[in-house]
Amino acid sequence: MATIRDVARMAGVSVSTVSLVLHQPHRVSEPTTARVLQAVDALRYRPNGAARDLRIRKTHTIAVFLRDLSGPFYSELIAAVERATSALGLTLIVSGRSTDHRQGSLRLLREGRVDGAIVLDPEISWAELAAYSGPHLPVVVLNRMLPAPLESAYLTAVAVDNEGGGYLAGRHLLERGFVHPAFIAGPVGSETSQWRQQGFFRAYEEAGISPTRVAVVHSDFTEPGGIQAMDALMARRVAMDAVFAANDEMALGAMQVLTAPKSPPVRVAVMGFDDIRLARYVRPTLSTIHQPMDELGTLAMDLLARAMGGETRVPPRVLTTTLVVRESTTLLHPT
Amino acid sequence: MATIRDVARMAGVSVSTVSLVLHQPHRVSEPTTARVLQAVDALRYRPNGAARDLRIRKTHTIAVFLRDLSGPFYSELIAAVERATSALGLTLIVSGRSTDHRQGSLRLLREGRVDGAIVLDPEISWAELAAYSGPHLPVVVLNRMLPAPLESAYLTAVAVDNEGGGYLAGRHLLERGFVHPAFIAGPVGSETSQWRQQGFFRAYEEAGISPTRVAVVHSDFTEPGGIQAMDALMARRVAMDAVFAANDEMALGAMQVLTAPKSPPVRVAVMGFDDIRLARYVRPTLSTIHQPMDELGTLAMDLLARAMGGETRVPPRVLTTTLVVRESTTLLHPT
DNA sequence: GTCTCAGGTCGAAACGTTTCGATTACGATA
DNA sequence: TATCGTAATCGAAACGTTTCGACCTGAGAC
Repeated sequence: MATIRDVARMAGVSVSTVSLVLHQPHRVSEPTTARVLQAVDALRYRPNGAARDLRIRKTHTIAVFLRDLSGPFYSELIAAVERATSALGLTLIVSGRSTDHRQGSLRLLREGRVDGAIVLDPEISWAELAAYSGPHLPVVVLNRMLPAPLESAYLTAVAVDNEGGGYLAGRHLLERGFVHPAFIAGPVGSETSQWRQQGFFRAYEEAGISPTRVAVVHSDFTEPGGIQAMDALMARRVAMDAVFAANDEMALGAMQVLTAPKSPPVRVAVMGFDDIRLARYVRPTLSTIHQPMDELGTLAMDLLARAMGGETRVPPRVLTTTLVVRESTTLLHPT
Repeated sequence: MATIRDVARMAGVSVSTVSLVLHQPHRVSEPTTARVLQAVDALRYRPNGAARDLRIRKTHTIAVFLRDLSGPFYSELIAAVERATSALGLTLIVSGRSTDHRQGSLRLLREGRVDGAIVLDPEISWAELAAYSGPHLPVVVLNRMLPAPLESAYLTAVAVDNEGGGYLAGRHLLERGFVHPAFIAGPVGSETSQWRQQGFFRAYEEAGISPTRVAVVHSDFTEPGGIQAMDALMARRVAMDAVFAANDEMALGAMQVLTAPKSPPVRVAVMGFDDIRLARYVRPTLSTIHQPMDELGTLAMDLLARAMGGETRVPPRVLTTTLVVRESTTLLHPT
């Protein structure tokens, strides 16, 4: 690989002149510029990125941390982030964490390989994030609400109003006359799931129905998990006329067991959360709470860009959800 | 940020010793090691990635180039690549190409920011790839067949047997008695689509049915595109009893117009290609040709790793597809 | 008592840029 | 003619590592 020095030698100028030609063309005379450019061409010179990063102390790269790239929710979100990133001319590193776990993935932050990060992995703690973020390394957390008294000025968040979304779901089921709901929650510690549950319960409480009478079963946000959870509810012979799942994937699973030919002919409404693309295709189509994924991704990148531009204490943002009524809470599994 | 020099000063040793402690611990005495480690800890020292890359001339990073991260096919594929990558402890840069177009995306290769690349973008030409790949920068092309006489020793490919898949689709439709198929192709230049078409036609030719009698309409591999294509076929009043689309997304679109309430009650079988997740959920469920996406992704990363390890002329690989029969070629749209 | 040798440590060069301040040449100004 | 300003170019330092060869020290071999 040709270096800038080779170019300089070939063009008969100093290294600094070559660099000037490349970055501040107006500062060097016409003929010299021509000679240099010609040499660049002849030698196929390409500036070395690492060297520049080292000198400049900027990478123009951001990282996205996620648990797993698969799953429609995350993949739709990350697609939006990718679009925003490349629109800004930045490079995007995606880091799952199959093997490495903690150590390995935040390495990118530690080694200063990125100028900023977007965090989608729900298992990376706020403490860790606060520790790693800093004046030259802002972080925005996507899909989680920033705990109010968080001290770092370089950490912010964008999320959806999960509590409000849960409430919307509850109201809708109530309006349709479903008074014995069950709730399929996410993993026990999941903030997201807890907020959705809280909003959901609030709706029922307002209607005079005690949440303590709502059956709750925990699962893992996946479709097979939803199947298991629904099976468990059935096995417990819970009396219910509707089930609200903390995300669409689990709702899909639940619906599968409800519409399975062998299952008893109960009529149970199903409601999800996220509005992934699948929700429109499955039969019956799935009523759900819509998250503006595109906007979430774009906004996250937007906040990050501002923080990277030096702005400090960028305020977190909360987007609102909307109710999407489809067949699963209307027609009751017409198969 | 603390540098290695700060650590050295604090521990009262030379810079080189610190580096030794970090990388070849056995070469330095017990007590010194302890002092150094303690300083590392106290100063929160983290080695700077760019500096190391510069010195070492390795980045442990690979790039994936794609047209667009959205779309289930690519996102499933890239999820597999991501898993394989992080299992190997490498970092993954994904680069779509919204704005930059050519110039911008291959920048990663030019600037030596990656040690290897996987190319998913069908619009990057072989010539370009051959030009950029090299002894220290192997490239594997995913989802395209390597043209036989390609000269670069650092370029290889993994793809699925598209011709064979198309043939499978044709055979299946024939066995079911569909003798008037139409074909919804990809964009005019698409290699992939051409292979699938060729295999499909071969099956019909073998059965004594001339492909010239098969209606072909081009589209763009998207669902809306499929809708348009199907509309066009209907408008042309093509006599057909089956339609084979070059990918599942377009098949989904086609099926939508066929099952639309307002459409005339024709009975047309639909067959896709890819076996994306949606194919199992849509009603009627979509018969299709299965691509082993997971294996494709893993294998691509595998070949790349071998090439990065110095192996030259890694032979390209072709995986086989399998037929997946579902409702769309069996029951004919029972609403 | 000298010679070897190995273990432990160090200094300095190198990786390829960017950028700051200095130097030169030369026409314009007083 | 002496002075100044400006445009063009350059040299050298700095970014933070890794690594090679050299150096020192003390212990064991003869």
